[in-house]
Amino acid sequence: MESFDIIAEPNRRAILSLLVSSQQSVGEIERQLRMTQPTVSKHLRVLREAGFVESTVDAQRRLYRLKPEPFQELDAWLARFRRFWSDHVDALERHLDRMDPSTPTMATPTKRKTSRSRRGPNRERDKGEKK
Amino acid sequence: MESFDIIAEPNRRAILSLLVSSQQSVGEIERQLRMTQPTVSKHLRVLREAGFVESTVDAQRRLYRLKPEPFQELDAWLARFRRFWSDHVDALERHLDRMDPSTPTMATPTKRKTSRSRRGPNRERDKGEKK
DNA sequence: CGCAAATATACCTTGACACGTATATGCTTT
DNA sequence: AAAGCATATACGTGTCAAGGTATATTTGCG
Repeated sequence: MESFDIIAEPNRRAILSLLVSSQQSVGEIERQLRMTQPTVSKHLRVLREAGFVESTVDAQRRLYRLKPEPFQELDAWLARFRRFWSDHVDALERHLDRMDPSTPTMATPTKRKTSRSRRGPNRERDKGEKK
Repeated sequence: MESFDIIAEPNRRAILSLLVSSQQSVGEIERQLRMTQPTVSKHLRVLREAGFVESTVDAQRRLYRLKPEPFQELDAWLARFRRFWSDHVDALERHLDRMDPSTPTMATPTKRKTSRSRRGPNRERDKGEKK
């Protein structure tokens, strides 16, 4: 499960973000992200071997597009903590807004004020710390 | 946003996972994860500086517990791709571009089977390159 | 057929980081 | 106050990965 190392690299994250909109060729990525071509190719290789992307051949170009599995894997790991933080949002209320499991949140890193965090299916909260 | 580098380290992920259940002291972490004490302390430092954990003093021990913000941040990033993968899990069969709850999602190729219906604007996903 | 375009790979250098050992700091108990 | 446990930090070392430059490979075109 080295998926975490993959997305640790900023340029790779940039590439992945770029591929969300549509598939791209190496050259297009190169130009949009202003990286040298070998750098792009190498990152794409890493991403491909880790299953984040796949490529098809279009003449002399390679078109790269996202594959979902590794993201699901990452999400599965994060899920462990989701219970935790969804418990605490109301404790620290003023940090993020809501996270609805069925709504594609466009949450930008900027935190907004607050908006009546609705707590849907919630687990029990406390756990019994306090030694 | 270096949160990604933080969770790239396996030991740090282990520590975080350990803290999900309840807060722990350095020594407890050390024993459960069989890491040397300085290693634990250093990882905890990194985690603290990145906002993943916070500590309270209990006599000569420090009790570490999770903080939610960085996880929400990570989730916010992943969210961009969530739309993508929830669309594409069954798009591997590549002949249904709808998300009808009753869509006969036939055997998913390899992995698990996700039956997540989507709602909202919808997907656009360009296409039609073929040179 | 030879050249140009697009992409991949090889080699090298550099820097970051994780670990271990040793030591410092701090609190607690006699 | 001295000793001892719990945690933090300093330093030296090895590893690994990312970027750059140069080159190989494949395909298209005149």
